[in-house]
Amino acid sequence: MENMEDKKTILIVDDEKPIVDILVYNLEKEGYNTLEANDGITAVDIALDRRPDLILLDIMLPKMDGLTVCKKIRTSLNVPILMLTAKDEEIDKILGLELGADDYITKPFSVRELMARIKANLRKSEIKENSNLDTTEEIKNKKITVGPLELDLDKFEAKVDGQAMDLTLREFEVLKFLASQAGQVITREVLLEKVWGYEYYGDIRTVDVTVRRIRGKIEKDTANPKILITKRGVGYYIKAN
Amino acid sequence: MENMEDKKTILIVDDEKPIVDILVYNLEKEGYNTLEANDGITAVDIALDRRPDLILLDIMLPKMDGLTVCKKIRTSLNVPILMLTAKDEEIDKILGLELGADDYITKPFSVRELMARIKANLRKSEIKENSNLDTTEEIKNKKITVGPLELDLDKFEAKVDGQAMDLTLREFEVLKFLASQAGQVITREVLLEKVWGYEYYGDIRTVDVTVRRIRGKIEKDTANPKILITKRGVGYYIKAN
DNA sequence: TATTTTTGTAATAAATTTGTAAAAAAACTT
DNA sequence: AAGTTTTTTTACAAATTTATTACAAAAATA
Repeated sequence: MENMEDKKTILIVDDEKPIVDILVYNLEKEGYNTLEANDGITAVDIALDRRPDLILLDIMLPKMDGLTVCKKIRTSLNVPILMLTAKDEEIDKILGLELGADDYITKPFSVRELMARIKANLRKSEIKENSNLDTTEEIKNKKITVGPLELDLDKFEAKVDGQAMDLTLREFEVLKFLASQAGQVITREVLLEKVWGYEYYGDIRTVDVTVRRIRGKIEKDTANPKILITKRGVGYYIKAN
Repeated sequence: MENMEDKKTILIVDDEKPIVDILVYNLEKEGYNTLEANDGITAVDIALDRRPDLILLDIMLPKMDGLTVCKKIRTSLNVPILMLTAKDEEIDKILGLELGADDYITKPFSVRELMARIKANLRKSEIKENSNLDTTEEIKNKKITVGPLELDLDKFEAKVDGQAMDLTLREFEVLKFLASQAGQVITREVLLEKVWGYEYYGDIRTVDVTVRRIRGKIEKDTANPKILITKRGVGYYIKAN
């Protein structure tokens, strides 16, 4: 349906085929997409080209070692990198240079632990992206007010004439997007792209239904909307006061 | 609000340029200010002059070794010092010399691990400062009150409508974090990071279960919570009155 | 060390949200 | 006015998210 839970993509960089296979098998079982690279140069190429959500990177690699790969990727991408190091002895060899990685795990590792680490690292990078949810920022208490409509972006709450309405997340986001450019007519296409996301390929009428649901909550008379208005043949807009 | 978000400043003392670069990159990404020193003497100068909130100190340094730097700084500053050591053997030196480093970490280390240590040490020094204040001043008996909910942060006790509830530590901390920003929806990710900690690898649904347990204690009807509310698709929040 | 308590995990049930399709209504066109 | 297009409305099914429960592991306490 919707929220394709846009499957996260993980790039596996390792030259040992059996290990890659195990990783691919387990990651896909967990619902991730996977990409593979068998040497360092390919790894950098794929990383830059495909922009994976996380990279599993072995240190010992042909053509370009993992540390260099790590640094190269780091200069242009902010993706979490999880280093795979072979044995404790090898760590000493590489001594001190391993820093660019977000996390590392030594071989042999349990699949279970690796999955846990991957999840944790993905979570972390998500938090950073959605920094409007991150309470460490002091961007708190953001509000959008248009006429009788007031959106509290922290509480995900909408008020009409001071009265709080209980909107779902999807409804709230549509309303927020419209309200952020009140007065401006927004096409369904744009709404789909901005709220539902780029890779959404559902019916465009979905927007209508969502608008209907929002109206049912914020308008006194849904047949005569005063806040969220239809511009026939174009789209919808919030009436600026 | 307590989260003044005055950025913490971290002094990095290391003579290996690439390592410093990676550290700077990652620390700033995490929202810290950074200062750099490439040798021991400069390190002491900068430390005394700029008063950083934490110092990352490599042991092997030109001009004045890390151990001496540490002692020098310690004589006049109470800043947390996190030592970076190359090999395991050197740890003995640090511990043996008892020169007042707060923590040490051996190379190679993951960014994740380093950040966790830095955060932990900053927290500790903050607690120390606060508890100083608390005993010298009379600011004790800190409380958070939101509607019918009252949290006594000294006693780790929660009251609902005046009646004391017996919460476990974990439960209390979740409730405290939520209550400290009542009305604001907090994601599970943020809760995991703030309450469980930076290096926690567990399942995100753990939050749900903990919330369930809290509800079982503070809500009259867990199926219709009035205090700790779910914002579906986002997270949880404490209803501000 | 034994016992109790807390905490995390996993599996299942329940609740809610969301998308789709189809029919009805409204707004334009000719 | 009849036909066409677009939007609104409704109902339903599917998908997703959350709640609940039981159990096991870990931690704290006696």
